[in-house]
Amino acid sequence: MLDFKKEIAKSIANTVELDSCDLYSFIEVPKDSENGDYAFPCFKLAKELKKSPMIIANEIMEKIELDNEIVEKVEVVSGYLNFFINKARLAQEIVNEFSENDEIGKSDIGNGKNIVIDYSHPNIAKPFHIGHLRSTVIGQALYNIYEYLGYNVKGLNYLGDYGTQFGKMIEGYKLWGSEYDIEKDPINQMMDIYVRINNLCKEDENVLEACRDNFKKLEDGDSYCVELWKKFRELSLNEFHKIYNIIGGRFDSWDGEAYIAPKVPEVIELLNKSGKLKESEGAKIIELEDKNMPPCMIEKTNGSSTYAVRDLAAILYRAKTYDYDKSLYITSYEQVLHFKQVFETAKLLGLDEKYINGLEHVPFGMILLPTGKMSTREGTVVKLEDLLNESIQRAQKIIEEKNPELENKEEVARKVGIGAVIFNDLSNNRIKDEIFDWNALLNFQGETGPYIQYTYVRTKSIIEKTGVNLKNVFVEFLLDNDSQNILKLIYNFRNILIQVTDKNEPSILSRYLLDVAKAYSVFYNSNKVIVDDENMKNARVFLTYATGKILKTGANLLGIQMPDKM
RNA sequence: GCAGCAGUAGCUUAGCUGGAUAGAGCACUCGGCUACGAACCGAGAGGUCGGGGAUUCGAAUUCCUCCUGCUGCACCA
Repeated sequence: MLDFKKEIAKSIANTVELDSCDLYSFIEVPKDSENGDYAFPCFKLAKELKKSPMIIANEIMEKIELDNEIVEKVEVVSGYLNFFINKARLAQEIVNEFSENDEIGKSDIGNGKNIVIDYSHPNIAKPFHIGHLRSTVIGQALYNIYEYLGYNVKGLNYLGDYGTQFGKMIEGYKLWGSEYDIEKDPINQMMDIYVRINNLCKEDENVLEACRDNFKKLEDGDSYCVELWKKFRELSLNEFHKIYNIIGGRFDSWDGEAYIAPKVPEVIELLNKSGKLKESEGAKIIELEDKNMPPCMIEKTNGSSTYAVRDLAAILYRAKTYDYDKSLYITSYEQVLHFKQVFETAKLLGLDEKYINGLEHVPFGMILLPTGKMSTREGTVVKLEDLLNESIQRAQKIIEEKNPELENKEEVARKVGIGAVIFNDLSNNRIKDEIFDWNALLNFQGETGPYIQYTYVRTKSIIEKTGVNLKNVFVEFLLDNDSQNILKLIYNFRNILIQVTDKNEPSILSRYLLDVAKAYSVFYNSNKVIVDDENMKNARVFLTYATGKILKTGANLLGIQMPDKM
């Protein structure tokens, strides 16, 4: 598509002695469309040219030559040059785009670069609760969007299937296993054991020591421990698959910490070679004092591995296996220091610089209960399955009220209910904490997933009546404000996707989809699409079609399914 | 104590590498379905952008400082 901003930058460059690339970055989009579609603030040149912004603006205004087909008007307003693009041209660009490409906004800008995304990573033997939702949903959205932009993406589910917690589980099972029927209700039974053993550990230091011992035995391949661990893992995975079938989650690898653990000795050897590995209080550490960080612990006093060293081993493994250009870790911000330490220590592994520079932690805020933090150990978690079921039920109720004749009610309720939950989690800046509130979460009005789905359904039902004819779109019927607002947004779609990957921030896309839905709803409310004038109708049907396409493509990229009716 | 992140309307929040009158949604008040779907649209009310300094033509945005909250800081992951 034509880059209007670039054309404007070029025209300005011809009037002043400046590079058009610099000028390009100065051009902005005014908040108020009264001030044009693009604006150039001349203040930026005042110092360099030693003239007042007003004079510069007038001088540029006098000299500038613009293709009327691209920019139809320029105005000087208090030091700004305001550019009004040719409305018909904008519409035509979009018509062409939609008639040439079916997958709108798709590109190969990623150039086949390898991206690995480590996300979701639930812990075995613990319930999949609403705290795991964000990592899963953010990771999945990024996966989809990177892929859409031509990157070669791998989703890694780095399962928490290792560590002292399993020593605890094993100890708990040893003590009370006969009281439980794990196969029957795996997650709840395992959680029960976990809570119980943790309480015992708090009371009795010897039990905690026994748990640590169990983990050491597990690492050393003790058959009893390994068998038990395998059982916990398998039962948990079955549960997780159920959840992923509902909310999505694309994984190319399920290699968890246990898979990585055997590769730890290689890391220790490399760190030894670097000469930086030190003994401290019986444990092995890397000092990071010069980086203003506490030390990175590599090996515990009893010789077992740490989370950090396993992450280092994973880096080594992923560099070799995936040859990544970028490696993203989607976790809560509780782990920022951990990853800073690990990434710093990774420099000692002798890897190519590319692999070090590609490491990036993508932190997000936590979901808190009104009473504070959720804790599996305390048993104060809201299980994701419960939340989803509640949401689906709520959707079902609303369908009964509003559209009782609807076919496939269950399927639609699933899409709407789950869409609401996913969208809610992706609609705000990821770093913000979220206080869990059933009512806020299950609200289906306003800035929500169902609003986007509803708007899509409206476009869909018009298209169903009229069909689309992409060949005969007369853009002169799309010059009004309501239509232009939509077209400008659609024009931005590709740019929005790029912004998402620049910042690893899916909410940019969520917010954008709200804008699109809103713009279309405004149009819809004051304009009839199906009118007698055949040409006007075709043009408006096109606008409707294009809006629907953007909404569906965008929502799908976020991992949200769209119903055709609701 | 040290470090990081956050503080925008009653609540939830947007605001791109500084730009023109700080945008939304929820809730509240009022208005709009004999027009293609009212899960919608419009209007109203609601703001010392945590406080104070600094930088400059110009700051919610950058810097400093203080306040508040959250998180992390060695054998959890």
